[in-house]
Amino acid sequence: MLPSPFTIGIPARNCLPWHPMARETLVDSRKEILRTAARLFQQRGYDATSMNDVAAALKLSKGGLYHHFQSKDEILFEIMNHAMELTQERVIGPASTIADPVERLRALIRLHIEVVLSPRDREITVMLHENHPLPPALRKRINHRKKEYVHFVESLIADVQKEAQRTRTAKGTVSPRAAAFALLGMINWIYQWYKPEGELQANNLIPQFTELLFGGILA
Amino acid sequence: MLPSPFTIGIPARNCLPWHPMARETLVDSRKEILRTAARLFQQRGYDATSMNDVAAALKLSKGGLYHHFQSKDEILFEIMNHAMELTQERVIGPASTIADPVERLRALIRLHIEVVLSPRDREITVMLHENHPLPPALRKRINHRKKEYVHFVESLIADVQKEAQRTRTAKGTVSPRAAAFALLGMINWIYQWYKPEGELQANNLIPQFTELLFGGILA
DNA sequence: GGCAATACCGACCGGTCGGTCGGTATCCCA
DNA sequence: TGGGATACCGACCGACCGGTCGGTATTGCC
Repeated sequence: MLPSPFTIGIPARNCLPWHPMARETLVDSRKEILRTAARLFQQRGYDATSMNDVAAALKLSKGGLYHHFQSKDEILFEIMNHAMELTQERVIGPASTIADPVERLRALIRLHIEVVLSPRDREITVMLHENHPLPPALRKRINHRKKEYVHFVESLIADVQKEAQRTRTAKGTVSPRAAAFALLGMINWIYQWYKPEGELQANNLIPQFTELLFGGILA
Repeated sequence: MLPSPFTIGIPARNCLPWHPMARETLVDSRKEILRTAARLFQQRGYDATSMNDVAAALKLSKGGLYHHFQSKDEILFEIMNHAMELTQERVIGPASTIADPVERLRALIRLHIEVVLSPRDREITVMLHENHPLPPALRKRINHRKKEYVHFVESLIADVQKEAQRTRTAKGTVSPRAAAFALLGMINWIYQWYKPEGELQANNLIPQFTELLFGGILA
């Protein structure tokens, strides 16, 4: 991961002799703040959540909060960055280890849905919803990683279509790019309607969306 | 359409002898304000757009703007309400006139994509993105209309599957509800990535998404 | 114990927000 | 020509925003 523009700018801390304990608690505090902030941002929206709200939820004063982060933007950026790392290590990584393209795509769909629905990882939903508030320079970095993910999905779909055309007599006329956007759309939109107590739950959703996509790209 | 809670509350205007000219210009002013506000809300986000911004874009003072609307919330609600009316008359209405289920669903997909991509109708994108800021009572009314639309799509998909099972030997194992959410997701997500100058344009997108969905629900 | 560095508080700042209000120019109809 | 409604302005309000800062406990190392 590239160094964040914020952690670069942070005081002289990084250059001083290393104090293991202090460093760990600092990192832990930052992580906990990010978790709480992500929860609030997802519930009330980024703009509607004040730094006071975040501080209060952590039983902290606003000044104390600013000891750990330089700005509200930094918090949002770190949340989104963390969300991209989560997709990397929980979706792309595990899926990449599977050799068979069909099973790889099946795994990707399942893992991606699980990450979006995971009640622990609010960062993902924040990243999906709050792109306006980020300053352009930071938004570019996030968008760059998003595009990489789209390309990954696109080429994966292309692999599946190629293999299907080789082994079976499948046509597969839908372009991988359109199919990738469609797949990401149907998954990334879930947070807009999903209710855990609803009739359509994760264990139904995953096979249904999987079947729908495979039917679509191999038709 | 039910009367808005805002137009009910507006002064004595409605109860007085009718002045056709005045009434028309009033309605026109409101429409023009809503159009401009929707454009700004879509570009910068609702929270990040101030009433001053809206007024300035209309070459109006903030006080002048508040002559036409009682609150920022009212403007957002009317935008979303208008968006739902647009979907009613430009998607549901035209699609409903088609007898054959397959052609009806094809039309719905095409019309819905066209509405989402229409550069004129920013209201749709605002409605898709800005649900947090609305006060709960108003949000409920919008969500109710959204759910009606989901049910419409769901039963339309069910019709197509039934007909396909009757005439051909199609399985159609994906549940209409999951397929409806998938379809709405892939279409409603378009605004997040679509660039008019991009390689994937509306005239490509419509047949590709159509084929993908039909392949999925009839597989 | 002494000494940094850390963690945190709470008062405070300039600015902007949504919204109000008294006044005025304009227009339509009688 | 007068009068009432409409359209609009611009100064203004209290609240709250993101962010700062000087000061103070607390902590871990020598």
